[in-house]
Amino acid sequence: MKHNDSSQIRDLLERLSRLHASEDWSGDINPSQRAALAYLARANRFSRAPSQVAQYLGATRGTVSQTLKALARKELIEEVRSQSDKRSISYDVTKAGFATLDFSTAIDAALADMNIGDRQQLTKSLGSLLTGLLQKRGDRSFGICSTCRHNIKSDTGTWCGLLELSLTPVDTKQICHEHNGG
Amino acid sequence: MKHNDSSQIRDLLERLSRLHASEDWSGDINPSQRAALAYLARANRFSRAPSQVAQYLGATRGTVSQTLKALARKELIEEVRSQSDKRSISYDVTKAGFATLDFSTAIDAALADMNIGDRQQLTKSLGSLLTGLLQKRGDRSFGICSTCRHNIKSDTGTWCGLLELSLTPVDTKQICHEHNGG
DNA sequence: CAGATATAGTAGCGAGTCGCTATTATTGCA
DNA sequence: TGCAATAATAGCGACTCGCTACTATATCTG
Repeated sequence: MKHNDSSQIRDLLERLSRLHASEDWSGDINPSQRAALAYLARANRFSRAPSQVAQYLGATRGTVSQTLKALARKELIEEVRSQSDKRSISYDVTKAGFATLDFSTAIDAALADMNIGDRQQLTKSLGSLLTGLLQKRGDRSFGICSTCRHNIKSDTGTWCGLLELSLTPVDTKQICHEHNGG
Repeated sequence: MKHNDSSQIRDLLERLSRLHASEDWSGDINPSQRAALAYLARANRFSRAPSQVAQYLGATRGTVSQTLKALARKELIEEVRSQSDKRSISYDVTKAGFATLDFSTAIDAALADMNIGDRQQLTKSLGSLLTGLLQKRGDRSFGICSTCRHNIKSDTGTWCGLLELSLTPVDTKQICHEHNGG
């Protein structure tokens, strides 16, 4: 019973991401740095601290701390210290950082060649696999703010019932570490 | 047009493989070493040289050379020097090497929870994405020997029309670097 | 309110990845 | 026979990665 669907899927994922990673060195950064940068670019202002990046990427805080320092040295992100909690740091992506993310690899070209239906089907399958994986690991979902059970829309705007503060339209379209799909 | 299906699929692949990699350190080896070891365990006797591992993984020969030396130090694989071409080396996976590959992670558990149809669908989609990617990159397919256009079955056995030698039943079930699907 | 405990971030270690540029053996071609 | 291609490797510099401290806050609880 050596090569069933499960191990084949694992192998395919492994191989795809290795081939992708080998093309992912453009713009003076390595694949790990790019992954962290890409997360920061999509995360809302409550979710851009080292611990949260670490959780999202499944790495340790120590490793991520180093990676973020490297990105800051390259001026692709910048430190923002918090007033309220003097221990915590948040990182904002700079203009140069966003620019670095704007490129495409052979995998994008291959995806462009797939028909729309297959692509949507694949998005759905990978999404549900990820959800299952996160559940098994007991990890947070890191979903989009507007789809969260704590997100309350009213006439006067949008409110986060967990953090107890009002949300901007930008916030609600981004990834939140407190996201709970319910 | 920032977050369409394509970039979402790329993100999902990235995140799944990072989360998987973080669990992939069991048995005293790291994810890269495991990937090389897993390839060697599935490749036929004509396809176990450093150059071929490098092509399969999309890494450079230098990197792979180091990785294989590390695996050899740990006695999970062993060097086999070729008589015919004194430059080339091949690696065989040892018993301990095969044993190291025999474990499962949260992603296997998540896959086990999917229904069979979805799993087969996912296998198919990922397979065709990989095929497209390899084509874009101009890489070899590394398919199973028996599905190759050079594979010739006759009463007396199986023959490789490219390498011009006879194939054992084991050979034909393994990955070949000369594979050509036609 | 004063500990005790938890949390956020980091330094430093050791092993190893990774792209890169040589360098050393062959091998095969012209 | 010479010379370009090929196989493998060495060594470099930047970095990842899990790990174990360690510091500076925050929060909880008696």
